[in-house]
Formats: sequence, C-alpha cells, structure tokens
Amino acid sequence: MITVEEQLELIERGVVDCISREELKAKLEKSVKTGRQLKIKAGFDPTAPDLHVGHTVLLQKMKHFQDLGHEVYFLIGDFTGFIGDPTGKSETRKPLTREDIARNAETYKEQVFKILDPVKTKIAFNSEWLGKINSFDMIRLASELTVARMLERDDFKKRFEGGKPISIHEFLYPLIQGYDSVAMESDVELGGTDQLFNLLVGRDLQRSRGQEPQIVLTMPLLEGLDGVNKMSKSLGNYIGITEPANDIYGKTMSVSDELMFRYYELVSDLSSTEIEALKQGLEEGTLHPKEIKQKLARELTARFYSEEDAQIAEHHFEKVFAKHDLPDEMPEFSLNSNEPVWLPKLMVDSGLVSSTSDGRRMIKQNAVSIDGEKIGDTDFSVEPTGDLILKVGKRRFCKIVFS
RNA sequence: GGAGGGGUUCCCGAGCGGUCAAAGGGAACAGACUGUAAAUCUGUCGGCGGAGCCUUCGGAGGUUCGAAUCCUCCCCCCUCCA
Repeated sequence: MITVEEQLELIERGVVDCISREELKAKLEKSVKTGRQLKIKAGFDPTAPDLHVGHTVLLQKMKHFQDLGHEVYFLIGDFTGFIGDPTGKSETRKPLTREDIARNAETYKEQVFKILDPVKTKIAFNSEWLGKINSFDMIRLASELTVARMLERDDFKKRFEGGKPISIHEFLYPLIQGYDSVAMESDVELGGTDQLFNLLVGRDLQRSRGQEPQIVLTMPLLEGLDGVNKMSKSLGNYIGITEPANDIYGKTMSVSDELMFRYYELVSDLSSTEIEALKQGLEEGTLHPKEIKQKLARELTARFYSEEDAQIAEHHFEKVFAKHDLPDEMPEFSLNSNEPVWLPKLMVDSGLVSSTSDGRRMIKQNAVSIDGEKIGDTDFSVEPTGDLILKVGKRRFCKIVFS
C-alpha cells in the first residue's frame, strides 16, 4: 500500500486549491487504515462530448486517483441536459433527448478512456437521483443558499454588474451540482478553478445534511492556443483529442514558447524533474525551443494515437511547414472540362476558398500558386492540359485532376 | 404593473435621413520576418467574372426621391420604481 505522504504528493501535483489539506490527509489516513477507497467525483456537461486537451488536465488528475487505487466517478450531468441550459448569452440550447444523452455518453466513453482506465472508471448519471427529486426537495434545497452568497460567484457577479442576463434556474445549478455530492456521498470533488464555487456548495450541503464534507480540488484552466483565454471549443483555440494526428501535432507546435512549459506542467506525463531539465537546457542553450516543443507535440499525438502516428505527423510537419514542401497526401479534385477554368472559380469548386471574392483576394495577396508558381492575375484561367497542384496560403493544398 | 435604456456585419462597439457594405478594437485570413513559433509590421476581411450591381444593421409593415438612421405593431434584453 502506498503511504499517505506518497499519495499526497501525486494528488497535489498541479492542483490550485485544496480545501482542505488537513481533511484530505485525514481521509487518506482513514482510507489506508480501513482499506476503504475514497469516492472521487468529477462532473461533465452532457452537451459537448468533444473533449480537448484542456479537459485532459482534469482527466489526468482523475487518473492519478485511479492509479492510487481510489474509486473514480465520471459523472455525466444529464439532468441539466434534459432541462436545457441557456447559460450566458448564447441562444437557448435545445433540451437533449434521452437518445442524445445516451449517444453523448458513448462518445464520452470513447474519448475519456484515452486517458482513464476503462475498467476502473465508474460512470454515473445525475438524473438517477435528480430525476426523483420533487418540488419540496427543490425548494428546500434553494433555501439553503442566499442570493448574496450566490452573487459571490465570479461569473454571476460579473454578469450581474455588467447588466447581462442571469436566469433564475442558473442559480439552481450550483445547488444541483452540490446535491450530487450529497447523493453520491463523495469524498473528493475535482473541477477546474472556475468550478470552485460550485464545489464549495457541495461541501456546504453535505455538512448541513450531516455528511462529512468532501475535499475540493481545483485544477488550473489550460490556456488555449491564443495564449490568453482558457482553452474552449467556442473560442476555437483548442486542440481536440479526436482531431487528426497532424492537427494535434501542428497545433501543439503553434503554442508559444512561454506557454509550452505550461502545457508540459499540466498535460505532460513527464516528471517535474524532467521538465526542469528541459527548462534548464533551454536556458543554457543546449536545447533548441523547437526541439522541446516537438517533444511535447510527439507526446500528445502519441497519447491520442500512437508513437508511430506521432512520427508520421512529425514528418508531415517538417515537410510541409519547415521545408515548405508538398505533403505526401492531399485532397484531390477532379475536373471534367475541356475549357479553361477561371482560377477563382476553381478555387471555390475545389473547396480551397469559400467564394470567388475570397479567391480573388487570395490571388491579390500573392497567396496562390500553381505547381509552385505564384499567380498574381485574378483573371487567370487554368488550361485543362494536365494535373496540377493548387496551393492557397501555407496550408491549403489541392491536387486538381482533369478527367 | 409603472418609467427609462437597448438589440448593428464572427465578437465587442460607433453611427442616428443621403458622402454607409457601415468608424474603431478583437478574432480570422494573407504577405514580410521566423523555429508553421510567439511578438512585430503590412494588407484583406458580405456576395457577384473587377467599373457596376445584388443582399445586410432584432422581425413585419409604413413615411420619404432616398432609411441602420423617422413612424406603427411585434419579439427579445437591461436598469430603476413597485
């Protein structure tokens, strides 16, 4: 059995808030003594089963608990999904059907098990207990927190002060999430730092209902590719874990040097000593920043694919971007015409640009080439004499095949 | 229920009868520079085979030679009072 101290060391790695460390230690001690696993809970939204690298920060932490032999619950917040959550200014979400949720849950499993141990992971749905709750329970729950307290939550506070709408039912979410902890009798709840408030509500509710309050652990939010905002799908600054290997590799390479170590710390499996060594190598000039980043890109690509795929992705990257060569494979567009084709039209048809205006713009900006030769004339027409490679910008290629 | 403020192009946000395809910023895209880095600089940023034309300013009508701008109704959001 692993000692409490050893467990703490792994658990606390990368954690922002731990409330409280003493209680966590006590729980671990009890667990070691009695052999009872701790119940670890982390909740996920059922509407967006597209996980990105940002989510993996949390998943990695869940994995740590699994490795330590604890009981990890992947909680799908399907109850919220049934209701439809119009959070923020985005248009009201359509309530999900039972089928949607079942399908999303499947997708989640596929993705989540790229990190978590499929055998050890328990999947739970909060509709199981929230679906049974009645109006009285709901109102009683709502009476346990004040509006002033609710407005302490950063997100609500900002929206309130900024004159942005907040629906009443949004106040219910922290309560519902907190109730999950009560229903599950969780020992530890994990979440991003933005979840701190919700996680603390769980503690409050457990305590007021005579349970031993859960330990709250928050993980940092990983910055997205823009280096500023947190990684999110809606901001488009993410690396999706189901994206093609080339994209995972390439997107990782576009991370800035400064941010790259943040990625190392939060998502890499390397130990902190190994990361330190990389940092030192960079400072001393023995390691080139590109090499360090490539190591990261390989690690991430290999995690979601394989070592081999990572090698291929690296090869592709070097070829296309470092050497400005053509990729090994590119989309083909077959054209059956004996007439010359106006270039902007061809660009639209082959899907390289969205409109002829856009194509025209690209030509004007000196971004278009055919078989390596820049085209600067917007009136240019392609003669149907033979296959050719059409390139727009740095990364858009298409092989035009005449048939 | 009463009073007031507002909904503008991907986002934020000017415009308040013609000179508006709509300032400015952000995002994005392209070019230069590179390590596809990042940062920076420059340019582009509704559609149409370019001049010109067509469709945009919450929705539907209307007034005008002319409407994002004025009027009517409707929908949505915010604030204050109750």
